[in-house]
Amino acid sequence: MGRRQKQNKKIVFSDTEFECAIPEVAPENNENPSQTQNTKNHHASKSTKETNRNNSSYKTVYFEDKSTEDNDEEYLRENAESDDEEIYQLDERKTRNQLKEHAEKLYQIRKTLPVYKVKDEIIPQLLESPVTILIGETGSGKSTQIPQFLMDISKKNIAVTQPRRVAAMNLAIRVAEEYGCHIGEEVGYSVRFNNVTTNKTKLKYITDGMLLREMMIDPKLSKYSTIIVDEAHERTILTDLLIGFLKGLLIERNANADKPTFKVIIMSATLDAEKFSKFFDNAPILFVEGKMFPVERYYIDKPADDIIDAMVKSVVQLNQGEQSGDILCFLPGQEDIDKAVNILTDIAPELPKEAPMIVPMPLYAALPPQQQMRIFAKLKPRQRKIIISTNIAETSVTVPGIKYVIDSGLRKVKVWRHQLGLSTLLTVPISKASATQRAGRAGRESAGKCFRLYKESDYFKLTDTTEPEILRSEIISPVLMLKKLGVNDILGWHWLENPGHDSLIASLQQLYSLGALDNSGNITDLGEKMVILPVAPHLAAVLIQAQELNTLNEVIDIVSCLSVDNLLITPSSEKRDDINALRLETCSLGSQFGDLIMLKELFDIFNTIKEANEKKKWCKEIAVSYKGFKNVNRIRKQIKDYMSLLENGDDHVMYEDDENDHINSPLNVELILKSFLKGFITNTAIGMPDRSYRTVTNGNLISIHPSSLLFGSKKDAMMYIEFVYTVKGYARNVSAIKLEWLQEVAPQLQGAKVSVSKS
DNA sequence: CTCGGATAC
Repeated sequence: MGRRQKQNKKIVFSDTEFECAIPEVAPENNENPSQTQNTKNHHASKSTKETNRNNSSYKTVYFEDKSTEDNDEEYLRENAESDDEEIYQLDERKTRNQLKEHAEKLYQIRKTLPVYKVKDEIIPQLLESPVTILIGETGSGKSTQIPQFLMDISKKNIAVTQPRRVAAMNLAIRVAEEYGCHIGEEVGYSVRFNNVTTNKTKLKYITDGMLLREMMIDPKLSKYSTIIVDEAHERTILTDLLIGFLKGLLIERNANADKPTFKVIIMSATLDAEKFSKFFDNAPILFVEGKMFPVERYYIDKPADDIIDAMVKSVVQLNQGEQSGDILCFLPGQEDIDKAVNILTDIAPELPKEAPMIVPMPLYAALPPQQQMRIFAKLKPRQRKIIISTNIAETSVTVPGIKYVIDSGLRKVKVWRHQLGLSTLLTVPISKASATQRAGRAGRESAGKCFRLYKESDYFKLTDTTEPEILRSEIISPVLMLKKLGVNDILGWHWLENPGHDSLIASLQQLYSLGALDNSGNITDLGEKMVILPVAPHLAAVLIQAQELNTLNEVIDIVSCLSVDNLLITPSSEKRDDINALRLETCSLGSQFGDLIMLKELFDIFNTIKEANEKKKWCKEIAVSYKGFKNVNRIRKQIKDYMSLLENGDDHVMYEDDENDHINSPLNVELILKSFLKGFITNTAIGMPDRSYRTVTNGNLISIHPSSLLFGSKKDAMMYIEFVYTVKGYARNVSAIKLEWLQEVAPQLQGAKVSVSKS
């Protein structure tokens, strides 16, 4: 661990003091303290050179390329204002010649990039080894240029995976432009709801989830010669899983070849490089360095008791003390953010007039798209944007114009407790890698500053990297995928990160009780169907049960609603009572039977309203997301297609979409809820005489979450979709059920506190 | 009698 020499200087705030450390340029690499010593001129260096790193096999390539700058604005604008189902259409207006002309112009820029000067060095290295680990900063250009280098050489197709849809689409659009084709011709993309590829497509940007889905159908990925896994350092569950599958596939597909015919390139930020290399039998590591402007870091002297207070004070002081440039603040959650924004909005007019006028804006995923759009707005002169954000601004949304970052050093994380079958939402310190990423947000356009609301000594106590998601999540679905691909020994599989014995056993048991696995642990016909459906295994079981109970259409609608995040908007505290009353009044059955039935009722009303403007008006009144319900309709269509595929095989008839063909009245609530019990029998609780609820599985205390329509009501028994533990155990998304149903659906269930048998 | 970080099919 290299503690580097510092040139400390102090900046004094009214009652907040920051201590300054040396500028931070590239991602910190604690194994290479030497790296940060000569970083001041990084961005000026364009030449290709070898550097003496700890590992002399690292090849350093300096280059500068901003062509992969995220373009979230376009996506958000489309999402906020347009009803178009297709976000990006094939642009048929331009002729091939016009496209080539445009590409020629872009090439003038591209060929000046240092990456082009080392193209001839990189390519042989990539061709030589079946697996290469390519290290480079996000936005350095590796994601756009490397795939194009390989495109002309490669016989078969190349897939570049991304964790996020927006990134996959934007990269493909940019690369198609550089290549000089319409999107979907030689260069295309494939994400959920949007497959913009043709039989001409050689280079495809694809989400990890989509490629895994392709794998379920073609386990050998036989149409690809190269898979490039981008953003591997983010360690999402799906990326981890994919990397594990690729390891097996490399052995299988290259077994009888003298020269490897199937290649994998793992693209990552520095910190996890060794781990990837080791995982692939010491695969060579290639180092590509990007351009970042220096970011000076400051730390606070004494830790703050109240993080919101500290944030607000820092914003005010920074606004008065620093030159123009917008400020990005990181707080852990929505509640903190709303509070901070409210305080800052209140005090803004009171602040000294010499300083710029602050314009605070919140940013988090649950925020309606129109409000998220505000971060791209252009302000008047002498105004300063203060964007107060969750982790969403760390990787998913790039805010332009940021010169200053204030980092609370905290984030919220959902941790799955497989022993208890519940999740907890915790506020925890971020990792060093995450702190660096946040700081880097100030150095995208020019030199910047990052103010950390914690002590420097606390920074050194942070873990190097964020714990891989797979270690703290429910992994039922990944285990089912493994079974689908014929992996028998789940515990001994070559996991990039083994989720652990207990977690795996719990998943196997869950899959067994859902009927996805048989006594010997092999996948059943039911399991084969479940793995195809684009929903969690529990919900897949519900869908298949609903088909048997002949209430499929209704259940598809509800499951589709459950698949859309932030469909119900949490009203502000003033409006809360009115909205709740309106929802109770609007949903006559939902007010009796709970949230699942309410979703169905709301969805039906949404689809009954003809005029888009009327729909929007109604959504606003009852605090539901208009865009969300539009998405429900897309998911509904997709699930219908898959269900008919499962029923009729390959010659199934594609379902004709009609948003009004499903309003079945009256609803058979009993059949609908019994279908759900098939997947959620362990998520049930019994009402006690003292008005509390106890879970059927182990008798633990559980309360109805305040966001539920049934909050405060007393029922004999309830079923819930999710069990979260915050200040106490909460059931989210609750339905009222009858005790007899429990015994009918799970006869082995004898009484209130008797565990559901595991065997 | 109160809360929800982010992502994917």
